Amino acid sequence: MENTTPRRPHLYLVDGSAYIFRAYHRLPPLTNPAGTPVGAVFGYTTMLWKLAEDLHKADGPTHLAVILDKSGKSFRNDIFPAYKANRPPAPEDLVPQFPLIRDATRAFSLPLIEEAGLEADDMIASYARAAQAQGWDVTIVSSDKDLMQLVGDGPDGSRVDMLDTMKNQRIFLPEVAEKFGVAPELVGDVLALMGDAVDNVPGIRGIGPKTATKLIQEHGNLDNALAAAATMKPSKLRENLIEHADMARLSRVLVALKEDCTLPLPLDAFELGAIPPQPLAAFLGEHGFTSLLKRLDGGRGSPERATQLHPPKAVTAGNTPATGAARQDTAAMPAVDLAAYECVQSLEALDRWIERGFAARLVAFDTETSALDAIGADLVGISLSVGPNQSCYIPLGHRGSDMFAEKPDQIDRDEALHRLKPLLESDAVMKVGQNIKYDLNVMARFDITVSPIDDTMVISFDMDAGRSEEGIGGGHGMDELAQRHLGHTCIAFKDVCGTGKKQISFAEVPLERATHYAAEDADVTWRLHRLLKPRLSAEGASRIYERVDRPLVPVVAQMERYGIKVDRERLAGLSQQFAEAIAALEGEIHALAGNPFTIGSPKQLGEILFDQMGLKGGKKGKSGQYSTDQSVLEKLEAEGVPIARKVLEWRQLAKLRSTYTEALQAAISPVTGRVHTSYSLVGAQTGRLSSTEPNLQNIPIRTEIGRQIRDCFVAEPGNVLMAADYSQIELRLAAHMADVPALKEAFASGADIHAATAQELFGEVNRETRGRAKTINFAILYGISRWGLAPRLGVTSEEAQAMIDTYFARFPGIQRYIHETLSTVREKGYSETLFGRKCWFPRINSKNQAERQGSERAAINAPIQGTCADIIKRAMARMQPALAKAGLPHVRMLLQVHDELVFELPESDVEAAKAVIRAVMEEAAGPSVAISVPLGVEIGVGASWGAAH
DNA sequence: GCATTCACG
DNA sequence: GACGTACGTGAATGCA
Repeated sequence: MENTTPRRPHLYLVDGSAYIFRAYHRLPPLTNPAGTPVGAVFGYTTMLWKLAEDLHKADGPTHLAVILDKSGKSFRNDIFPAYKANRPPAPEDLVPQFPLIRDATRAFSLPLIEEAGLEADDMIASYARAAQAQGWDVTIVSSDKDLMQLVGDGPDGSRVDMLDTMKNQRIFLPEVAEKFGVAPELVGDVLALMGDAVDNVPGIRGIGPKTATKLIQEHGNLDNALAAAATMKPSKLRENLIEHADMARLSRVLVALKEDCTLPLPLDAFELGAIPPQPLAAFLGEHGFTSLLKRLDGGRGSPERATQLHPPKAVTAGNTPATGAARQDTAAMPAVDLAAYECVQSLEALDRWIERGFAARLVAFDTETSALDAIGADLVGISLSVGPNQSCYIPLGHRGSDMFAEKPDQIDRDEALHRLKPLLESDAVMKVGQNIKYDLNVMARFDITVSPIDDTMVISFDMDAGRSEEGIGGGHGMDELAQRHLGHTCIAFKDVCGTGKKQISFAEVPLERATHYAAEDADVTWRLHRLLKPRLSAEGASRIYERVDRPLVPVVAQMERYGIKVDRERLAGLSQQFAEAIAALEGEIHALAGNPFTIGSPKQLGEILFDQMGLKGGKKGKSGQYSTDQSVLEKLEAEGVPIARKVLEWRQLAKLRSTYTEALQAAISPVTGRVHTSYSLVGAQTGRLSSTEPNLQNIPIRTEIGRQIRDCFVAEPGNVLMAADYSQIELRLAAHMADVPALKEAFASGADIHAATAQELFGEVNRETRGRAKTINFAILYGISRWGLAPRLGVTSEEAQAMIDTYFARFPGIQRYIHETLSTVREKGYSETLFGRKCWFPRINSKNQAERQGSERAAINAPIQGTCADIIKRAMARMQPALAKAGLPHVRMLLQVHDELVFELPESDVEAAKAVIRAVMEEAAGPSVAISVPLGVEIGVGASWGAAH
């Protein structure tokens, strides 16, 4: 189909030199068949390909040219000899790639501009202005901040913008304003003040980006700012401004772009046509860029055709925008090739991989163990990956498939770990894992502290929490991520080890099969990291990842390793006691029913109560079964039905026994004698942690009988447990976020918040009004409805509605918060916490009312619950360093229960630790976020967790 | 494998 | 006019 409407010409100017440096540092060190390094060239080639693919898009190029820096000095060196003088020489494996960049450009048959004595920036500026003068749109493909001076709209509606292909981000006025705080015309003034270390532009000493922006904002431009120095109050800043004013003026000239260079080729020469396939195919073949070569063949001639075969996915809110772009990226990676993986069985081979790891500066890393328990399982092997298909498996603890099989050939485990340790601990090498907390704990047993780390699971969570579509899962497990982002189906664990009774340990898997599985995991992790990491900043998730979740990974890992001591004998005693009571109740219940039945079967119980005994109030759900839950039984009890009370008691004891007193004994690690939970960093969509195997976040406390279980969590001799709780944190955050004056005042004055609410709502405070106020306060946090509130207060829905109305009237702000939150979520598809954590609500605009309203209630709650999670996570990340600084290295943080932290510490440290813990927790939102109500923390100490409350 | 129930914040 | 009704979790149980 021909598009007959003439388009405004759109010129793309590719800043080739800048791209190469960035690509070199971000891409793996590939080599071509001749052994020449081509990592940066590959990145460059892929970028050109993608730009060519965009030809028919509305904002794609009609004209395109590549601008390269010609080596040598520019006119700026005549003005300032030291300009760019402190640049280190290009890395030696980058140097041979420079000429190949020219080759790549010619292979695409694209015009190439390089002029001696001028820098690429000047040439780009001159071409941009020339094009703009003709009414063309211009996109500068670069992220160089100097070029941001050019961004803006022309008088005739044409525009100049920038495209950062690494982040897949357009740069226009808002982005410039975000970076510099000023309009593009003033960017040069800001740069002149702050200078540029990379280009050796001097600027003014002591002035960085923040101060430079502030000065220009305040005084309007550089000259005014320099002139105003004389009238400033005495300070180091004033001195510097006066003393180095000349340096600033010189810098201003250096950062100015020369916009009137002679143009070596006319603009019309840059018109983009179909790309001749032949020279391109030859180039791709020569350098082994087979994935692109295949697409060239598949598209029968040119990247332009390839695009038509694979139309990019439309991007809308609530959709998964990056998926389309990600799919295109993956095409640049070779397909997963199991045959490419190496099984490392000699120390020489291991050393080669360790060397490759250091050279790559980024290694995907995965451990295989004999069971799914990082604290107790044995290490069976380690896999590493330094690039697509560049992956190996190092078997260390395989046993052979049965007692008669020969033990496979493996290098000595301890020697291998000894050699791997420097790589895994090197600050210069990023270790990437999928749920790397697990691997951190495995390696900790061998005294290896893996650092620094990235986690693809957490990265995915921080961008995509809650983001699931029909037919597309929203999880963050590796198999799911591989499927979603790479279109790749991983070897299933059950295909390697089987399931159920026939399941074998990974230690028994033959090496070839184990290598395929394990090396693939590392390979896929590497690929996922390559795709997902750049999306973090592009999608505004860097802050939450870098500042909250990533620092938390080693902290939570340490908590899991500590575990907590439980008193086995005491648990066993309780279990016995409960068992006897259950047996007695069982007899009574059967007697009351008239015949024995399975009390634990809600189906049978419902039939006994409502059919056999003929009680009223039986309501069947959609499964056609009577509901027999607590509220139903309590209602019956109030009506004087004795069996209801007995069943409630039976249920409570059965629950406590099976879920707690029995399960906790079974959870005691034979290795450490303690209970080690596993926290999930991606368990709750709101950003909360979750706890499994066993869940230590739902240990009973609300009833006296359940409380006894908390008393079974104890400290080691000479130590105590300390529990530190945020008091009413969610309500405090709601008061702050919704800006409710009455609630804020109540918190500031330390009042009983539910009593204060009762006073406002009912005019008097007594047990009943306070209880109702408490219920309503919670209802607010959860997204209130008259129908939900009414049964909880035992009133009609009309009465409930009246109370909600009074609440909104007495606490102005709440209704506005709800309204504003919902409209942003409807528009953007996600909610955000005070720290920028996103939570997606793909069903917020659903036509199904129940589904939509459910999303609405969750969306009202998510920013509050999520901000609370962010705050305690920040406290957790700061806790150990703060304790160490205070000389309290023996205080160990063991548990987190959403708004509570549990510590174990020597008795002698109690008072000092209290002060540190309280300070860290109360100040955890700052300095980046100021909460307008105090965050209260209550601390208790005791020999057991129960006693510490 | 799903529904029900109930433990926690 | 019916729907299911508070937010977020995980574990145990019974049953198809």
